[in-house]
Amino acid sequence: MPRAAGHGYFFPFMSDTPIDISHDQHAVRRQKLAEMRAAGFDPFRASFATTHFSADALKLHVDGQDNAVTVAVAGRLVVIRDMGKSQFVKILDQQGQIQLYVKKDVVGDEAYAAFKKLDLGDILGAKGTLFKTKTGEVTVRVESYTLVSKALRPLPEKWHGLSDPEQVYRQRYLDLIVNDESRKRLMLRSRIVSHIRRFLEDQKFIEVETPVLQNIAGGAAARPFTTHHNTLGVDFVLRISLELYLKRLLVGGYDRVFEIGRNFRNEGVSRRHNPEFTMLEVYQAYSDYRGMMTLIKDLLTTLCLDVLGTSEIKHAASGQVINFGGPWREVKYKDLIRTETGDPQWFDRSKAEKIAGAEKLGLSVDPKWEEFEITNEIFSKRIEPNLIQPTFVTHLPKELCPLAKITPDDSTTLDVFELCIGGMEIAPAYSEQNDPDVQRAMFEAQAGEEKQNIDQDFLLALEYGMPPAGGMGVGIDRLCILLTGAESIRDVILFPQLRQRAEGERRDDQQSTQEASTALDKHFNDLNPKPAN
RNA sequence: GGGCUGGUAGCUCAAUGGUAGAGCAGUUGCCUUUUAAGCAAUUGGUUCUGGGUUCGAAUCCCAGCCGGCCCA
Repeated sequence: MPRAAGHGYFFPFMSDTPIDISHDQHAVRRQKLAEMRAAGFDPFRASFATTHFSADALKLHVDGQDNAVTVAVAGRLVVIRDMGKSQFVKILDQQGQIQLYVKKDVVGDEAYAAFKKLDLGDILGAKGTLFKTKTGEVTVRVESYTLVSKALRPLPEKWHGLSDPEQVYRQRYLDLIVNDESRKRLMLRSRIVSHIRRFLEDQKFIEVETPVLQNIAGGAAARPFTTHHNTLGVDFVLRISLELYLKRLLVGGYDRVFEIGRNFRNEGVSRRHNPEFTMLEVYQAYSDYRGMMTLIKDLLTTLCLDVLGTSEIKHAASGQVINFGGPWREVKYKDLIRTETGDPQWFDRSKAEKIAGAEKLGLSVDPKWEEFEITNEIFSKRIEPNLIQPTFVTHLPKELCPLAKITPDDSTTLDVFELCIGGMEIAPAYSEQNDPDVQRAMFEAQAGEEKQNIDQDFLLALEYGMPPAGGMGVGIDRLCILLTGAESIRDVILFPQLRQRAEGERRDDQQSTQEASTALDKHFNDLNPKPAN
């Protein structure tokens, strides 16, 4: 390999004149890779036997007993502090960072020279003993190490991390490596989902999986995605809700069921909406919407304590502290509307009067709207955003949901609640409608002209008899926004939906990788044929 | 879909119509307990893409692509 004296990486690329590639981090790393391969070293290992993750290993050190415990850890090299004949480096694994101290006279001259050629981003495994440095950081005194995966691309900057939101979402793996906050936030999501599963299983709920591909998208009002099955020759829609299949299971004798699953809605993308989002739906036979109040309150209070260690969280948008620990407010939908409009007779007013009332509150009203839609606009624009503390809004108007039971003493409302926290709807719950005739009538009233969208098979199931039940849906993404203090749904979804990048742009990237790989490797291998194994 | 706003070195950001810069990363030296390690030297640019205005464009105008915020 020709090199100019006193300089680093030069490459005789298609020419006899050496070309300086020392500025091209990708090329420099490709060349190091080629050198390793030529020397018979495989920098992409099949495995490495670790004994501990970083944080678990750090706990093993006992003060005053340096070098008493031996550990083997592995992770990505994220910090290098080179001091000549020794260096401090840090590696990152699932639990966080751990510092390694690599000393020339411990690992030996050859291994030390190789260590100096490692790059930020490389993944290595190391074995050594735990000690505490002068500055008090528990560190692994490395006795041996192995490069287990070579990184060919440089990491983003170590201090500011990755801040371009587009790159954060498109290359989430980089965000997770360099932005500690993102790593912790998204791990918290995993712990939230895990807690929910344990909590429900402890109460004898059964987790099930129901179809994503459906003939009719039922259980909610939303535009579905459509897709096509080739051999059956039929179109399917992707589910917009889990409800109707879970209720079929109530009919089938699964008395307590839940599913944590993806729903798909073919609607806008915003800070609060991703085309695919995760819902928990729970159904409990012989319970009702009041039973669901107890369930969700227990679930959320234990969840907060388990994953956050507190029952109080700061709500950034309002500056308030949300308290999950105390009693939760319960208020009727109609009372909230009467208070907000200042009109005790609101529900007796004509449509024209309701329009005038809504406009007085600064809302714009579409004249095509039904009366309940005008009222609900007041709820969602003027009331819901101010419900910061946990609030059960009960007895919503019957037009808002066809799947719940009518309130016994008020035929205009439903035995339901909507739990609002932090100005968001977190969980709606119903006393589930189990009368097949009433259910059919409510479906037909809602469907209007589109009777073909009624799920007849679901109605058939109800005719076999569904036990009375309480049911509830919990928007997992919104719950995560709330508990992690995220500003956008995109911050709690690992890979949020983004528009495809332009065709040409992607091709350029792929080409540059391929060209660099084949050209550099080929050239180097020509000069240094791989030793036969 | 509409309004506002952004895209500059691998990353984070400067450069307000007149020679495209800095920090980190990279490269080359020095340094055997560092903490954004330090010291010295140094490389690196299709300023998102395509048009236009201008003696001259990262900067102004138009169109497009991809984001962000607000609204529907």
